[in-house]
Amino acid sequence: MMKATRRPPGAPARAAGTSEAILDTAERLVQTRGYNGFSYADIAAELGVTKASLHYHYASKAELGRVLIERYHAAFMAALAVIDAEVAAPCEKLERYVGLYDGVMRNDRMCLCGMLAAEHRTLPATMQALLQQFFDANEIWLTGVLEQGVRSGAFAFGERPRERARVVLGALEGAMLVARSYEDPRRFRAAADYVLADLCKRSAPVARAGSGRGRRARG
Amino acid sequence: MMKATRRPPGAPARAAGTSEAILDTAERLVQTRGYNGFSYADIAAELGVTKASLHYHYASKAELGRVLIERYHAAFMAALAVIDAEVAAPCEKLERYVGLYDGVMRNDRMCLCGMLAAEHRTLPATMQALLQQFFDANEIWLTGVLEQGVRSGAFAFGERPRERARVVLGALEGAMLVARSYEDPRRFRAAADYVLADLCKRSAPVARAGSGRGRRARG
DNA sequence: GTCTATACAGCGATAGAC
DNA sequence: GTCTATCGCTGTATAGAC
Repeated sequence: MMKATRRPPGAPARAAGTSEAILDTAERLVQTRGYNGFSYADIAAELGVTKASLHYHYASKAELGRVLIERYHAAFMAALAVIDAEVAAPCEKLERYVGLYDGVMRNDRMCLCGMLAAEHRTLPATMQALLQQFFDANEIWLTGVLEQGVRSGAFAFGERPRERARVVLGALEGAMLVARSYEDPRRFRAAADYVLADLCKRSAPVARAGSGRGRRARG
Repeated sequence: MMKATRRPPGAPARAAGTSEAILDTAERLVQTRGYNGFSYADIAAELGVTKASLHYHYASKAELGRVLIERYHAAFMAALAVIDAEVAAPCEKLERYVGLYDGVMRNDRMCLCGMLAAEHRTLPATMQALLQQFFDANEIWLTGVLEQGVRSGAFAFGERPRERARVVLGALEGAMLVARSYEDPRRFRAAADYVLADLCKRSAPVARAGSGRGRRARG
């Protein structure tokens, strides 16, 4: 955020920025093992650097955690903006939204903020606040889509879209949570499809669960 | 499990068994902070004993964790048996089922197995297996209630009760997960009521959310 | 069954050379 | 920006006295 890190020609040439590589590794570790389930030593070992180097980029673990949530939140908002730009139908927007989480699952991970929510009590105050902001943003976007769907008559439910948005968000996070215990991403997809079908009027948008591939994995 | 611990008259007289007291404390710590978020030192400090004493009762943390899940699972099954014995209507059974989780939330905790599910990758193999068994048992019970409700015409949905059971379980676990980030048990209750109302034909069984108390907290 | 004492690995973090 | 070296603390676990 403060320096450009224009690397000199003869330098070690770490793949386009150590700071980002640290974030990438740390993000995966949090999503798979939790904030209390990984250490600086884990990141250092994987990247082939020392713990001291990590502290140069992120002075404390709390700082690293803060940046992780901020980046994840920003990336998620960007993905939602893409959805809003590319599709107009509420049901299709929701399918794309579910697709984001499905990509995370297929990548053998859990939602970063869902994972951190479990550890909420043990987190630094800054991270706790950012966690709420992520869920708030999701809730707001979902509520907007649901309201749009109610107006256009695309959805089979009538009242309290904000409550419904919270239920949908919780259902998706919970489906990821439970699916992890079975190490089976299809379990998430099946539950997510049921939630979608239950919301939209048409019988069932998909029958992916149990059948086959569907779409490719993502970061 | 092996000895009766008949305490002699002049003994320190720890409240009806140190082993159980350890489990009680450990259970609360796991439900609030996670398996990786507490230590033997935390339990020892709270109970006023030493860490060495804890290791006498539970040789390793993995062993302690195993017993915790087994006890929690057994207690949950017992609660479900009470529900089956006391009420017959499927909708009422589901309300009672939700009431179990609501009691956990009001007690400032998260479902033990929901919490452990997040940390799944970092757990000993034995605990991982027991975790699946807990969710399987919940799924089976819920599926039975849903099938009963479909036959009696109490439920507004028609097909795939097992899938629906998974969705309901996930929705409840996820609602707890997200609600913790807001430190607000009412958030769980509101979502749970929406799930119930969405399932049962009658308009809305409750309007607790946002209004007031409702029922008393539980262990 | 509980204690004191301790082993030993791991943790987050820092100092200072290069 | 990365390294070596190390600090202080906490983690799980054990030995042996009482």
